Amino acid sequence: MNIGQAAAASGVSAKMIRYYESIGLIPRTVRTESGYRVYSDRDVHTLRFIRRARDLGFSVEQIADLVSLWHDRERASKDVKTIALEHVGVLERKIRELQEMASTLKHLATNCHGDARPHCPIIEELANDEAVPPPLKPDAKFGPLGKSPAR
Amino acid sequence: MNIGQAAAASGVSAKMIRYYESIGLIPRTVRTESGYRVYSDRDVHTLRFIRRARDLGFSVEQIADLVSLWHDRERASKDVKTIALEHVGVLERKIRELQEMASTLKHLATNCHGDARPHCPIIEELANDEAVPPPLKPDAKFGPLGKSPAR
DNA sequence: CTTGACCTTCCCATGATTGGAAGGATTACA
DNA sequence: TGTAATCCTTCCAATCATGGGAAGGTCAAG
Repeated sequence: MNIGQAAAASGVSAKMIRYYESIGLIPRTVRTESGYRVYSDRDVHTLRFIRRARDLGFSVEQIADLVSLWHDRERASKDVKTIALEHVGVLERKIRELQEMASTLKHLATNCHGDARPHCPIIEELANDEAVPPPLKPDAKFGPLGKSPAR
Repeated sequence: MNIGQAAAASGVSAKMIRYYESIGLIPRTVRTESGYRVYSDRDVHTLRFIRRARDLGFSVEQIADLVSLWHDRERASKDVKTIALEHVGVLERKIRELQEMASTLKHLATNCHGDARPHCPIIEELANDEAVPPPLKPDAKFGPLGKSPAR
């Protein structure tokens, strides 16, 4: 089967299949004489695995780990669970961040008349100089305080 | 004040200040003889505005709109509110997406022993070929039924 | 044999941000 | 005054996962 058919069958675009191959997430496939990539049902199965992991928001790096655990019959389920829970942690942190943004905005919007007049608490809050921006750099070289990702 | 001081005072990195200038979000500043950018308290105020909007997850494009509404004394608060609520919609959609991922994963992880044995519902679900990947592209332009998908 | 749909590789763009190199300017201190 | 440290400048690259598109080769049906 050609790459287009593998793409349709797996839900992973041809572009991404080539990309995954280029970064070593999936092995190089057999080629026809003329250079076309050839895929087996087994390959499609792997691509579907990847697709599902991607849909769950795993990074390519994590997916690589998951695929290798998948193929490892001696794996410890603990290793899989660890990756999954770590990812859950990241997801929940992000969710909380977004929820905070949304609730702040909703609160501001509630107090905004939303009419033709210029008075607007949303703009006012953005322009409010009281809000103290946290220091840009934690002033590096401090002991191991645990990096705060993002921003 | 130099860019570094403006950065410290506003919470926007010098890198980003230059970037915002390059894309026209903020106007080009005055320069010293030797080419150093010079910032006023007013500029810092604008940067703080931007910083706060960014913290609320607005895109640079939206921030540009907000800044221009900010400076427009004739603005209709409706216009600001529209941008804010639109953004809330995006945030909430993303939150729901992430929550779905997290809850699926948590459910799977709950059923995973997380021990040294290989049996793992997480991997099994990822490998589950029943889950149907939604079609990649709506597959436009095909006449009534193109080639047989060789499946 | 032509047509059109497929495939190949290669480069570019996204968004917001950081990192770094090369080199000039300013400041601090001995 | 010399010099080192710390700023500043511009420019280029990388991130992450993905899509767009060009230029050109291949394949199957008509």
